[in-house]
Amino acid sequence: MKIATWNVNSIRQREQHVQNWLEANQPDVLFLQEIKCETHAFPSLPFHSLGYTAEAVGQKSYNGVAVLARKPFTVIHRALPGLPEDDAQSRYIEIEMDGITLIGIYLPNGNSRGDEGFAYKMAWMDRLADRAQELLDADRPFVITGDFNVAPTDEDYAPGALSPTDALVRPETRARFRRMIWMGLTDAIRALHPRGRIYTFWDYQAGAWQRDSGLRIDHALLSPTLAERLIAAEPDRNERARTQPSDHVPVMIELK
DNA sequence: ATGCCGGGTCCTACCCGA
Repeated sequence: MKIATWNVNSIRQREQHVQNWLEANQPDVLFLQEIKCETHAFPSLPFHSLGYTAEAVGQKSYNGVAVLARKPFTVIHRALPGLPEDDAQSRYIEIEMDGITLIGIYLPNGNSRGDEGFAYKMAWMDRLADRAQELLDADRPFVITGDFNVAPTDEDYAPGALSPTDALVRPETRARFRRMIWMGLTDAIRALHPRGRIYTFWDYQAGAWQRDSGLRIDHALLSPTLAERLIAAEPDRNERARTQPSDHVPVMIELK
């Protein structure tokens, strides 16, 4: 089973990139982030013609997530459980497919809107860990994948690519990511590639791609029984070199 | 040195991203 995630930075700008990538890589499931369109405006048709069913959770201008899958699935949640009812940000989708719970997330960045923006990120991470604990307690096999906006250790970003006070690397952010590791989840990329520079994002500015000044912020966390089935986990750097690319590349994991 | 790119939208200057 191949499960992929990709922050596309506008699906309307990247529709053809996604089609090409699906054809070349044949994932069973692809989660998308930053679709930047309302739910009804998501372009499902081109993906349907490739054999994928789409479900989008969108909003105007910002954020937005979606899932494309080529097997039948059930949508379980269209928002992160436990957030206030009036939270309008589209950042979470949870489905069940083949007996597995699959969660796609676009975790808040936390750098804008000052203390309030960072507090929102912290609350969001707390609720995500709560949801993971619920699924562990229920003995559900699950994957949480997407744009976490967390570089878990100093090895996960190029020297100088971020300030030490950036919301992606602040101690409070990393502590909440570690909470999910300590509860028993496996960081799929690091499980198979414990050391070294592995990035999933390069800024559009200052020649970040050319200098390989990247970040590893797109992740897949696996519940214990799925971690035992992990056989591959790789970002696809090739996508960053294409014309008009997203600033993130796809990350795909494979379970036997 | 956060706003150099690149997306969005109240269409054009401004918000957001990481």
